[in-house]
Amino acid sequence: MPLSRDPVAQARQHWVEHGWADAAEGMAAVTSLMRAQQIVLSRVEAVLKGFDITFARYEVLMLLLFSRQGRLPMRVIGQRLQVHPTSVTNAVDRLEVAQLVVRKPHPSDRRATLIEITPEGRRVALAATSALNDSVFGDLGLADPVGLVDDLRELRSGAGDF
Amino acid sequence: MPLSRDPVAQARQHWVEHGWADAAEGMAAVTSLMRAQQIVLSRVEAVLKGFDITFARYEVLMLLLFSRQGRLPMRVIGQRLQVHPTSVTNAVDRLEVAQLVVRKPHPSDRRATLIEITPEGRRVALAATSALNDSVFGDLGLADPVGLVDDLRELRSGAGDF
DNA sequence: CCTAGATAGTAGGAAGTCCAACTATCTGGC
DNA sequence: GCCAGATAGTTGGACTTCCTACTATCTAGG
Repeated sequence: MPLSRDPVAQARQHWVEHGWADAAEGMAAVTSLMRAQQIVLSRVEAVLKGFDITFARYEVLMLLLFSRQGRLPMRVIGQRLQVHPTSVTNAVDRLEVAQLVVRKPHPSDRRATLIEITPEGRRVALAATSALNDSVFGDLGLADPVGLVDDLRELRSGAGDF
Repeated sequence: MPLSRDPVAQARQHWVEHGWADAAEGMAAVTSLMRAQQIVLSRVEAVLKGFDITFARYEVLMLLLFSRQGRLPMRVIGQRLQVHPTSVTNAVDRLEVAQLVVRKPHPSDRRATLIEITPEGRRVALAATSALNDSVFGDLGLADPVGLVDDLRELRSGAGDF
């Protein structure tokens, strides 16, 4: 087996040489996943920088954009995005400063806060999506993105993601 | 098309409904990748917590473990792991405090610093690997991890990862 | 030889993540 | 009705990442 320049392939070879062959494929999958995520995230962030938002904030905006009334409680945002409540607080704080969302009191539960997307928030969300569709989503460099989605769905499903 | 509980499938449906069908698969791939990475990373970090290291520091240790002489310049570590030089400084600082690595001057280039793994560092790296192989890598919940690795290699290769 | 530009590493700051702890509010069993 | 426990959100702290700027050192062209 010739020495590959692919760092993942190199790591797998090291795994086999150390007697960890049973786990080598899983390690390679995890390492590939980490590196691919890093690459894709940086491409996405580069596009979003032009709109003064991050991927975390973009996800919040899109969730609100797709909601029926343009508003959701903090809690629901955290559940949908699978992040800690404090991360939602952080993202919403910054979106609110940028006037892309506003906090509104929940009508029937005074503990809860509704986050509502503003007209400017909708404009930014749509413009950012258009840019992402053109620059990233529309051309991932994958012959078969559906196969990747299927594999990752199996992984996510097994971990209780949905 | 029935409404799925999979958030990625829901997002794809929204994409199609908004007339972004061309980019829907790419968006689904990116979103799947982000969520899957989040899931896997948290499983890995949970295991490594028992060894008082993070995934970033584990990667540094394994790179040193696999090196011929157990030491590498900072620069090389950053290149192999594809992270910013300051991230390497951060990880090495903490590994050095934990006495898992030591900084040594480069013999011929006084700008450079060699990072050398200690015997304790080797012990931790091997024990952590054993735990990860058992708890994560050996059972990812994927019928075909090789297919995932292949798809991700295509993506990484297209982005110039190797 | 010697200076201009490249390179190695670090410091400080912004942003994201999580956790633990806290306040305020809601809810269910007695 | 009321209190214990659950829930919603925020604050402060730790950690990781990146960026910009800086120092120290190397290297190559004049």
